[in-house]
Amino acid sequence: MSVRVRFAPSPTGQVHIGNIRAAIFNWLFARHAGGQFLLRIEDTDRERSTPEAVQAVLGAMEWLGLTFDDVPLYQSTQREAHLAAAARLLEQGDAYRFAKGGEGAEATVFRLPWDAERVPGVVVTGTCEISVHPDEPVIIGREGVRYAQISSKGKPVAEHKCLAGFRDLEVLDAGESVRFRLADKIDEILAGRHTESVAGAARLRFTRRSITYQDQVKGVLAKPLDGLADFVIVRSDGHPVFHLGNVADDVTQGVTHIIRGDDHVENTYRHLFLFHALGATAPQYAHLPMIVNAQGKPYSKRDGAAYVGDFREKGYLPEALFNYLALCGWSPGDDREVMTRAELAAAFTLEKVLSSPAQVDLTKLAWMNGEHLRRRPVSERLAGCRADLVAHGFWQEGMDEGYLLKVIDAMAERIKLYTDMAAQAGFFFTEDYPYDEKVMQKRLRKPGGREGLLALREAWAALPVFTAAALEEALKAAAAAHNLNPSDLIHAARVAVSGMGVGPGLYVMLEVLGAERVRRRLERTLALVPAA
RNA sequence: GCGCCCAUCGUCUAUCGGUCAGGACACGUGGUUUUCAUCCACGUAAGCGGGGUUCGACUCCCCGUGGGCGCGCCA
Repeated sequence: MSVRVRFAPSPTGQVHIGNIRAAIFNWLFARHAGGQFLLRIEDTDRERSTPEAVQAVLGAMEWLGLTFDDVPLYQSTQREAHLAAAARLLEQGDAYRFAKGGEGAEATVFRLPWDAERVPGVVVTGTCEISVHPDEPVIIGREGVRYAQISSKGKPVAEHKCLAGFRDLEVLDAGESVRFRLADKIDEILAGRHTESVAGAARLRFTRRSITYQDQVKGVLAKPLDGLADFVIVRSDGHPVFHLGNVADDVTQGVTHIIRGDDHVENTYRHLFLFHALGATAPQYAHLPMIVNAQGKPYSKRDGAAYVGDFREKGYLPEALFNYLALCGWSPGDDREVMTRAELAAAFTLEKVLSSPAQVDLTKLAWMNGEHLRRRPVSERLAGCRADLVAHGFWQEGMDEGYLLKVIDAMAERIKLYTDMAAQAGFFFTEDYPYDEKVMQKRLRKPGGREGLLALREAWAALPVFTAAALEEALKAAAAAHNLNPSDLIHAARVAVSGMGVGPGLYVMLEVLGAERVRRRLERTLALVPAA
């Protein structure tokens, strides 16, 4: 069977990187297998779903190159199908109607099957006994078993679990005598015609059954049925609930593998029963570890950029974010790190997905962005750098493209983000560049500072060609003639023409600026450095 | 509280019982540039603790510790 996976976000706000990472893993898995990657918009939460949020999802996916197959399925269009599924479950006896508190409108509740053994993955794990608080009655009815656990302080703690969790249930009192045997009343209870209340119980004895499945990332996972409760699938106001819609849509979309965050593992046990009750084969599941912050807590807005849009705004490349996120919880198994989407897809397998959480390291992301930046075609780099210069007023339409290109070439090795351009190379484009006062103090506002600049002005004014090599030769000659250290002149020149203490190699920088700009800038700086 | 999951350098990771525990980011040192940076080379740095199993354990099992997730008529 050909692979079909899906990304199923609920459009309730911005797209979190944890979510988009799940989309990336699904995309990688699908592309690796030559299968289909589907998009489903789970927009049934009328209160919180917005068209803007849908656009945010679509925009983020397009930006990252997460191409999907087929048209997106909007879950809100499936309402009738969901209700039909609920009706079917009701008819089959896999669900019942129930009003909380016994009054008002009834919700539809899915019943974990009493004959659970017919569901693949359910196993009997043996006899189990649990202590219950004698002050609270044990109530056994169609909706399950209610009892009170005993807390460490001896207080009763209410529990409500599904009937299916308690096969062969016997309620015992402190004297070991059986006060109630489920087998005696099971038919009436299942039919909702009887509810048993047992006072003064001390223990519950029953045959424990567990639901198990093979998670493609975490291995065999299991959950005792007495840890599960029946759950609502259609609210009393008639709206289908997440569990129903999610599973029903996976059936209609023919999803073969569900790859999602491991905050969903508990849902998986429920969904396994739902798939079976709906007459479908359950898909394979793979649960991804979460991404966390430096404190090991779920990564959030407070940890810096958390939404796809934040990274885009800060100037990160989609290739870099994609690459970085793919490496959070997965590795190709060799030492490769900087990879293209195609390389990632070729190398991707669920086998290599880790099961432990990964911390986001923005520093490494920035490094990776620089690596990708350097691999982009010149035309794209030009556009990216120009955009940042435009945004900061350093560049306007009609200015010299050839000059821009030379600047970018000089800066290419040192910037990690396009958005570094304005701050690091803005001085190339304005004669009104600011001076870093600390650097001025260190390099120019000192004895001999002015003399150095004068020497440079004289040496460079006479140059027939304004090239890096000629500039270097002239600077060194001037240093020797004035009995100065060349490095003093180098630093003085840098701050004079750029206002900064850091930048590209000096001679290249000067050549790019050109004779006229350099001359003007020396004059401008000279005016600020009076004779001692 | 109960259930489930997780645990290798500061961080991302390799290792699928036998390795000097490898790579990358970051950091440090040195070299190149009589240049801040880049670049290059080198270096510091790890198997949570305790028990087993085994000739041998980072790797398998158990207990502990720490962390995460779940326990809605939210998704």
